[in-house]
Amino acid sequence: MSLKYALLGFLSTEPTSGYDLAREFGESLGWFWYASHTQIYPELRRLESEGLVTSSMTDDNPGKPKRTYQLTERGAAELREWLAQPVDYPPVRDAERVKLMFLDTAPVEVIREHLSTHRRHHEDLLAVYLRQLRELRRGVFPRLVKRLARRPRSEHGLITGLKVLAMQGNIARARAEIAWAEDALAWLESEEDPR
Amino acid sequence: MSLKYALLGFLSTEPTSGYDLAREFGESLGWFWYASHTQIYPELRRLESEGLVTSSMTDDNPGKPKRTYQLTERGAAELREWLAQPVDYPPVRDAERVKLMFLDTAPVEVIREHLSTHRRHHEDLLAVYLRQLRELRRGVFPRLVKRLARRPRSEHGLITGLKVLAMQGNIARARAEIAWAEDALAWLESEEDPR
DNA sequence: GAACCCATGTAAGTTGTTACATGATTGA
DNA sequence: TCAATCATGTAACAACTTACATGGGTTC
Repeated sequence: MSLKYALLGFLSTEPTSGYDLAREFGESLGWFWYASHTQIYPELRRLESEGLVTSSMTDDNPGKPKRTYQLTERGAAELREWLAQPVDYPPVRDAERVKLMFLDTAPVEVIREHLSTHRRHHEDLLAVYLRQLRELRRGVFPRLVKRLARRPRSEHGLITGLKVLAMQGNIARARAEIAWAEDALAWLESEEDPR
Repeated sequence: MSLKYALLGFLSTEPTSGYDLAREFGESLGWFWYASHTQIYPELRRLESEGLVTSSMTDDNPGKPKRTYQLTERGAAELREWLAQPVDYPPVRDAERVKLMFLDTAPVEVIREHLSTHRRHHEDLLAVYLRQLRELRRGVFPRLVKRLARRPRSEHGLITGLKVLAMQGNIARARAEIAWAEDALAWLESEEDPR
């Protein structure tokens, strides 16, 4: 259900083609909501049939026509409604933790591998998030710049602040995972080699 | 794909009925991997047809027959194989963050509501996790007791330790989310009421 | 006798993944 | 010319949700 609204949200900044949406959902917004192009294209057509977006062919650079989608009034209204609604948190499904729970028959080496991979994974994410945060703050984040451009200066603090907050949330999460993995590795060492 | 292995993992502790598995996947294991009974029953039959588990009717208390599933050798082998494999981390899909990103047109009150709900949600989770952790450490966690019973005493430290680690991971995550939500609320206040 | 827990299921629908397809343009 | 990127799609499948069904037993 959320892809629909993630798309509407994205289009509330500026009209965008399916292709560019797909790119962003694999990159910047992908850090909050990933979706593949095979899911995005049909969803956009569905949104159009619902009257929440309209589309038009743009043929700026000739030979490469794009279908660009823009939010309608009804689309904007439905987005606002969704935003006001409280989130319903999805159930937890964490394969990493499940493995850890049952890894007690495996060699300690395997457990260590898992935990290092976990740390590495979140270190990589953290690096990206930190870069994005710097770009947000320096005002060189393209989507944010576009969003600010259509809004009064008095709101800029809030608009930027919310994006910064969202990113900081991801950063806090990544750091928690890294710290946990490090503690876990240290514990494993002490367990393996007692005194 | 992971439900299959979560079930095998669970059955590696002791034979269990579909009903009890469904209960646990909504409760204790549910804190790592949730699944509904409508997903579990068919999956168990599929596992049986693959020869990874076998089942038998147990009719201890008469009038209430249960089908109990037990792991086969092949099931145990496939579980071990899966456990050795590195996790592939699923893409991020975080409706809460998406909302926050686009809430910059909503009244500040709505944003505050979202953040408090977020904090409350993770406070509730944290309370449960902390209780489970105490039970794990006190040795009154039923599944853990059963698992320890079939294993040599020399391994008990590792077996318990891994469950404790997994729980501590959830605890760290919940705490990170709570701290973040509190920072966010404080920032919102300062933004709303400058100086 | 009503309401609830036990125990297991079906069926329809939604969401997301994977594999494949196509044709055009750009750069090395 | 070969590979990569642009731009859009279809089709089959896997995972998960929601709603409904059923029949026994227990408790108030």
